[in-house]
Amino acid sequence: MAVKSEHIPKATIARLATYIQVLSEFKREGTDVVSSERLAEACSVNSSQIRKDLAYFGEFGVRGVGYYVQDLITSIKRSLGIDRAWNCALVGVGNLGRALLRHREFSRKGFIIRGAFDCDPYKIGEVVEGMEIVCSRQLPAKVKELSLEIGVITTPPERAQRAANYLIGAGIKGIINFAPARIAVPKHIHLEYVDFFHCFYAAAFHIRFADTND
Amino acid sequence: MAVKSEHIPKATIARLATYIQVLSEFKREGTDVVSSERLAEACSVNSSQIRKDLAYFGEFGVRGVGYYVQDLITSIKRSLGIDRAWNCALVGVGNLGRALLRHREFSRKGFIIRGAFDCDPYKIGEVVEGMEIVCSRQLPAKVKELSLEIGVITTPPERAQRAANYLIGAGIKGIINFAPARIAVPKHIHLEYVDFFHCFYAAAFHIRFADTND
DNA sequence: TCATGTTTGTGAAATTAATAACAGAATCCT
DNA sequence: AGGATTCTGTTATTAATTTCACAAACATGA
Repeated sequence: MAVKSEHIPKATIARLATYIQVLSEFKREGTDVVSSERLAEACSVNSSQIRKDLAYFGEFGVRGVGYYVQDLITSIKRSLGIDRAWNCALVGVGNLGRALLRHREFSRKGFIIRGAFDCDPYKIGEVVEGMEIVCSRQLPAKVKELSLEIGVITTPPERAQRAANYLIGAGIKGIINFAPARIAVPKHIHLEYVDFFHCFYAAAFHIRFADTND
Repeated sequence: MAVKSEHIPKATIARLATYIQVLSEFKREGTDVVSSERLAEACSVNSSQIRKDLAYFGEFGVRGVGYYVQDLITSIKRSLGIDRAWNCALVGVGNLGRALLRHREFSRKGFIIRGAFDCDPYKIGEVVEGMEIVCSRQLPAKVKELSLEIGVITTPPERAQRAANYLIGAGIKGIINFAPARIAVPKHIHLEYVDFFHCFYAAAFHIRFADTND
């Protein structure tokens, strides 16, 4: 049992990721035990928020003591379902796709890119970071063969929907879409959009209108 | 006057970015006028939500008609403060930094990376995508010379705080932190974290526990 | 062993955000 | 021209999330 309560807010999931990051830092510094108060300060959130977020998944702390850093990291990872590796398929080997393939952090965090797909015949056969680029048409076979569960779309926007269709047809369970385009998926497929320009927009807005909105 | 109301929810800002994306698609398709209902469907949100989000900034529609696509794009861009270019400094020219320097979309969206900084003497002087890598110590001079307003941190996590200190000391107004580390900044500096692993965590969670939470 | 001090987990209160409902403004059709 | 229809802007309602406040659990030291 990893989930104690029925519905968990999206924002809670996002914060858990932050907690892991900060807790890992504490661990590196040699801190063994931390209170919700101290963790809250480091994460810039309210301490009740932390306790409530954790309460969705179980009781991980010790009253009068706090949380054991290593145990809490383990518990949160298990709660999120990242206490094991996830096999990923990357579709679209352009600039961004190549950068992700080269990004060591993926495997370190347990997201292993096991297949790189593209529909450009000039790219097929090329080897990037030890991985041979394969034709997108082979997705169904490869997804089954390598037990791929998460699809990562890094195509140009106009080809994002087609990439999604390939992935869905191949039986993938979730899609992370880096392409700047909305895509339609059946509702049993989990879909996440990644667009770091959102952050730039937010920054531009807040800098420009800092006086009226802060 | 770009802001009509006092406080604008963070979520509204994020949605405005989505609206621009979808509206641009409508424009490419040759659609001139769109109702909040149709836009809502394409963005997977409620139509009242759209009308309310827009109401924070002004009245952009015509009753009985809808919104003129091009006008609305322009209005939202002005509302967000992205109706002009923003000069950016990139600190940390590793894998990710290089990928961002090569990413055409930045300048197309009005965020111009005008300076690339690193503290590694082996990298200084190297030219990436037509931009010479400069020593981070030169940040104060360059920020003033080139009117840089937004700092982009792409260093390894352990050097993120130092990069932030350089940027703040140099008089930057906002920071986008791609490094997987929390950093401290004075509160007049706008700070945004970018961590696309959050999306992978969320996907892993939802896929794994799809039955209980959806 | 028992009083004192911490710190969690959690129900209640406050705040914030999302949705629904509808009056007002514009168009279209007869 | 005027009634029917459409669709925005805005107020009211509902839902969700965050914060507060405190009892229960554990630790410590006399």
